[in-house]
Amino acid sequence: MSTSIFDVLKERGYIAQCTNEDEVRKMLANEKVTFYIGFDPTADSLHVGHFLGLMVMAHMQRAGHRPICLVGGGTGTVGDPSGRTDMRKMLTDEDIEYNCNRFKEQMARFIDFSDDKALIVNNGDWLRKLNYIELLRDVGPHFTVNRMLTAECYKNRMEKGLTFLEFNYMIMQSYDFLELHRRYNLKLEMGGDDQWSNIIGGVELTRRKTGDAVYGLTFTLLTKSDGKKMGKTAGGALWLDKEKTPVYDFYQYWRNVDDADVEKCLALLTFLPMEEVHRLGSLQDAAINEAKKVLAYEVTKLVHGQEEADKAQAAAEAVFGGSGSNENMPTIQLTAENEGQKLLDILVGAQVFESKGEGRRLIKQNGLSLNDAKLADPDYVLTDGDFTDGEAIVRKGKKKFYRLVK
RNA sequence: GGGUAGGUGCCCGAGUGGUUAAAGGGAACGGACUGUAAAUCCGUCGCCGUAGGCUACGAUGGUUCGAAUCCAUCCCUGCCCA
Repeated sequence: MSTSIFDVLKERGYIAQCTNEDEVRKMLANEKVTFYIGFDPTADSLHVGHFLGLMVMAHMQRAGHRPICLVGGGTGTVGDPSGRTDMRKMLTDEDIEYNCNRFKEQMARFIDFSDDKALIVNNGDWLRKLNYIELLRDVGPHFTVNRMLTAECYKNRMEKGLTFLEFNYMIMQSYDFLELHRRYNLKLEMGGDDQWSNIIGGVELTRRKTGDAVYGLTFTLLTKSDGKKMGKTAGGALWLDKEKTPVYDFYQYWRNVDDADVEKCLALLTFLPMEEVHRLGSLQDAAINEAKKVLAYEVTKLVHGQEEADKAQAAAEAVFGGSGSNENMPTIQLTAENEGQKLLDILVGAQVFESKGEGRRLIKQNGLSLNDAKLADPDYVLTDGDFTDGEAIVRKGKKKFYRLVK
């Protein structure tokens, strides 16, 4: 470990802020470091934002360090106010436990947990046992409210109202750091850049309580060149669970990123060597599609495995390249019930449209095709003639394709 | 607890008795253009539908021919005072 993983992370553009760059670089070069990233179980799947953190973890683990995935079974009950203008809805204990388990399954795809090379812990294990008075006396004196109030993460909420419940989030997260330091000699907390305030809190608390040198490091948030959050789709977040975001859609998301974001995404979301990343990123005009294909394939492969990535790629080729089979296209299986139904109703039933009105509108606007021919009649009923080898292709808009199978 | 300002469609935000399914902006969606990109332009953007109807402006009741707009009660939030 003579070269520091720090420089790798830096070169790939992960690093946003660090409590002490020189010392962290040195530490990561010279010793095996145990570090953690926290994930709050606010949904039943991880999404691309989390994926970025997992990439960081994977890089670190490959460099010989030991990741701890902290799932927030305790903090998740409170809700992190960072950067939010509204309060998170309260989750039940059952929700949180369920979500924690989903997280674990997904994480195992990226991180090697064998032989304790990485750990998953749940902060509910210690946070839930805390005694209020003891906690207050233990950590309370190390935080000043004045200081906390100036934290960037509360800024939005200072205008809209910050509850005491959420105000305590920082304390809990800080306590996690201290606890992990005590249990595992953990020395570094990482997180998205929006976690900076919370991470600082943990670093300072641990230093004050133990006198040990510990550090914090944040990574870039995945944003588009226009500053908006990346990974937003019409249906919300881009999930890592294929039940929530079909693999094909996942692939297409990356296939369609803005030109300006391709290089950054390749660096952050794949393990391709940086020379290759630069080469692909420097492609111009239509040629950059090549880079997008690589990006989509690589990211999909990491998240869903090679087999799924191949399928998604094949489906995309079939649709846009005009070759290959349709069998991996998003498919709608028709049933006897669909017999005689309007195509529109079938598509609404398959959630291609959210409502009939939306479908009608789309048809009126020339946005729906059946087997490559514009469909003008909203009341159209499928006939046998529409099917070739038992399947018909419906296109919604420019690039959403669905295969109807009898 | 007292005073005060608020709670409007996915988000921001106008609207203070009818012509308001509700201005404007953003997001989103469709079309044109293109490279399965961006930018731009045009269009759409509650639900069902031929007309027309239904549901909606924190909640519940009320006044009225008619309410997002007025009244009452309640819930929630900001700010000031205690």
